[in-house]
Amino acid sequence: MSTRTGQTLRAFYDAMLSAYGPQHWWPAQTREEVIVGAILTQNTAWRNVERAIDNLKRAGALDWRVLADLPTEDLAKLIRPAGTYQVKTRRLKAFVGWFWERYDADLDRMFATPIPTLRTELLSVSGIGRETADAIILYAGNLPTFVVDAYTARILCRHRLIDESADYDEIKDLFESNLPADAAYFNEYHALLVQVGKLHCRPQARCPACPLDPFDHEVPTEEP
DNA sequence: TGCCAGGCCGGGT
DNA sequence: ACCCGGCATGGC
Repeated sequence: MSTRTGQTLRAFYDAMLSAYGPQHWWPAQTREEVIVGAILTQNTAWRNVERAIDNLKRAGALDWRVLADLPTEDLAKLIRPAGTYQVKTRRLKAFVGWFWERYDADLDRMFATPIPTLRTELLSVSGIGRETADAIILYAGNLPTFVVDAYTARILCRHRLIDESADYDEIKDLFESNLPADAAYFNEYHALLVQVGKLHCRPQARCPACPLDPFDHEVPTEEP
């Protein structure tokens, strides 16, 4: 745990936290909302997910029973602003069906499952890939699994902590093998990476050479 | 206007 | 084991 990599990763965290402060993730009120949001945000700007979530809330559909019984067309209409809505309707239905079948739609029971087992189970649901599974486990279950996303890969790559060919599980393992398994820490870490990524690591914003201290190029601004 | 967003799946090599 | 097209709305 006191590897050189671990020190570097902790230094990244400290720098990001000082610069941007706590991100208060996941932006949701309930675990149901986190799970639904995790599916809706796949390859989608969060702003659009908010509209969809808002529609679901006002329809009283953020409820596993309601969601299970809701006709596909109705669900599709509600989540349309989130984009790829037909696909996501199928994915939400797939999750809800599985959740009732496997856990009787009981969140406490689901999150009592050991992390590696739960992750494998979630990955078996069509439409739930690695990032979505990890986001559900970390942000809805408050259990220590590290969430990797496109920003994470880009940022680490630009700072030469990983090779550009590194895949999801390698990157995940880099964090989990070099940091203590702490849900609150993993939570904040991923949220900060997304914040930094949005500001400085978009695909087009070519970052010339940032090998050394990554986070000294822009500064902290108050978040609203 | 075109590119991108807190991915994932299925089919083709 | 990789690689790729499709999915689709809304913002900059």
